[in-house]
Amino acid sequence: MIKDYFVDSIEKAIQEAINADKLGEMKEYKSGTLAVERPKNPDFGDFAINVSSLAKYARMAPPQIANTILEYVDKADNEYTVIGGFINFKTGKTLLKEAIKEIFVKDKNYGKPENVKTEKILLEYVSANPTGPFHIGHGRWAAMGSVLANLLKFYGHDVYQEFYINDAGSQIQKLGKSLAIRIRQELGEDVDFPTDEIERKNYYPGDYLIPVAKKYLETHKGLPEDIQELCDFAKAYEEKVQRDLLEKFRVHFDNFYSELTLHKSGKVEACVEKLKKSGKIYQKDGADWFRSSDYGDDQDRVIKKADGSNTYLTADIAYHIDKLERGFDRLINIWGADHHGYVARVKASIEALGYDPNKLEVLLGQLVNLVVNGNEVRMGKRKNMVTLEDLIDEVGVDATRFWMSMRNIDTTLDFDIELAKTNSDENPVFYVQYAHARACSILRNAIEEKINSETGEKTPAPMSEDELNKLIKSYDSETILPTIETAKKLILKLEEFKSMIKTSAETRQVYTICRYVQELASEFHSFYNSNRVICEDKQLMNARIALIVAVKKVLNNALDILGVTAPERM
RNA sequence: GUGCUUGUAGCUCAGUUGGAUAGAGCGUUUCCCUCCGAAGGAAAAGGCCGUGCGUUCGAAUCGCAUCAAGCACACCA
Repeated sequence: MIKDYFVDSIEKAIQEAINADKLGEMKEYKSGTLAVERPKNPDFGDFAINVSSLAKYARMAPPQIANTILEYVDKADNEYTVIGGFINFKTGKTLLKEAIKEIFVKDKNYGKPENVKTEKILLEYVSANPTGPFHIGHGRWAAMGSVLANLLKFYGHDVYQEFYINDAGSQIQKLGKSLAIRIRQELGEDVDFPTDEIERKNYYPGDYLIPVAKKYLETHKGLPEDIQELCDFAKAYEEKVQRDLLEKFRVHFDNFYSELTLHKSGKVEACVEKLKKSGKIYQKDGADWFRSSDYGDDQDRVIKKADGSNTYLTADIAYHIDKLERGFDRLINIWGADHHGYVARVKASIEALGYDPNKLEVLLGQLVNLVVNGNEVRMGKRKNMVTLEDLIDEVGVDATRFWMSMRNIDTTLDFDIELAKTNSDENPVFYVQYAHARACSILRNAIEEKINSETGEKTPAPMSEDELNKLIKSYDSETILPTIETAKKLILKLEEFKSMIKTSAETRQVYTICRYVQELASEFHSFYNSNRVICEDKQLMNARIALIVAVKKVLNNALDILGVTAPERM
């Protein structure tokens, strides 16, 4: 990376300056203490390092330090200048042309970091109850999770995506009871859900169970003897609906882990026993309590209720232990911010059972607001529920994935349906896809002969298909030289893809990819407007065509990670 | 009441271990197609970085306090 090249050159120079005893009282330098930044004023250079922080060690004025260091720098064809305590760097042609060459050589793997520590990661996300359709909030976790999975894989990690099905517990009984009411309604009975607020909470009164009731009656005459049959039927139905939608949304899990099978396997009981043996369990009011406060939780938690049944937490502990026992180096969970109180207790249990709690990384995501016509629509529990499927049908998979990924996970996301639907520059998805389509269009024009519609006169194609293929397949790093000055900003942006991927993966923040792709599109559009790609000067045209190909490749790699299509035409 | 997250341009948001004149997009205003996709581009205007103290050469960034918004505080899942 150019940034790294710059730092290395400076760090080497510092070492040499120290060896020559020129840096005052500074006798040693630890690599990595200086950071590269982007100069505020682009005239200063492409990158900058502020050496002011060395002043206290060297006991010299920052500009003096900078100038001293500069004497020892191997400058090659790059330009180094000092302003105040800053050493500014302007990238020379060699690095720029090598940057383009790298894109051609690495192609699909361009941007994959080298020499990084990779891990075996279990990424758990969505993990919804199978009691109804996904709402818009689930869409954020689905999109971010699958983008993160793509990103971490691209980084080099071994990623296993898992969906934990909360298919045990009282909500399934609620589901069965609710389906029974819908079935009786279908059979013509005059029944309805309770109107009493509190009573109503024991049911799912949404319309979505009506088709399930119809489906049930296709193969059954009436209500079954045992309500459990309805629970199972509805659960299986909703699970299927959820899985189908995930596929449609380009979200692919390696495994769906059923809470019920966890209970049946005896792993939950085993976990409770193990906790008891560790002496971290005590009895109070007829229930078993886990001393989670010994591990940083703000209070102890019930692990077995007075009626003898386990709590949700108990199963969750067993689930996390099971994940660790399956040999993963790291567990990453994406949870809604409404579950943040849960992190401490799960970590506490992991520690109490003798595992490293730092292996669990919980990404807490803030919630989603739906904006319609500029007004925020509150996500009520019952009324006005907009499902993820409705949203996808309305704005499409590409726009939904992009919008759900484009914000920092720590901020609530406003999803503006109208904006996401528009095909204009207000919509970042279209802006980016348009850039790709435009690049493709130029490449098409390069190898097409033109026919004048009035005169019928033919103009030969600017280059043959063979020439284009040769340019791409056996790319020569000198090709780019004629356009290297005018395309400098664009080339640097292309090169930035590598460092962007690295920080994005390491900070688990996928929105940086969305931002990058918009910036790259912007640089490309800007280049396009001031440089005519197809032109008389053959060398220049080849250079610009090569650049367009490079842009297309990088856009493709970025959009692949986002799971957004890169259309050839729009 | 306690904890977590967030307060930056009219709106939606960036701001990478504290550093140069706080940056984008949208919106507003002005310009750019006889020529590769104007679904583009160039430029202008627009800021007490919620507020107040503190830490230091230096703060949007760190600390304390305070105000505001969202979320969570079950023997529910």
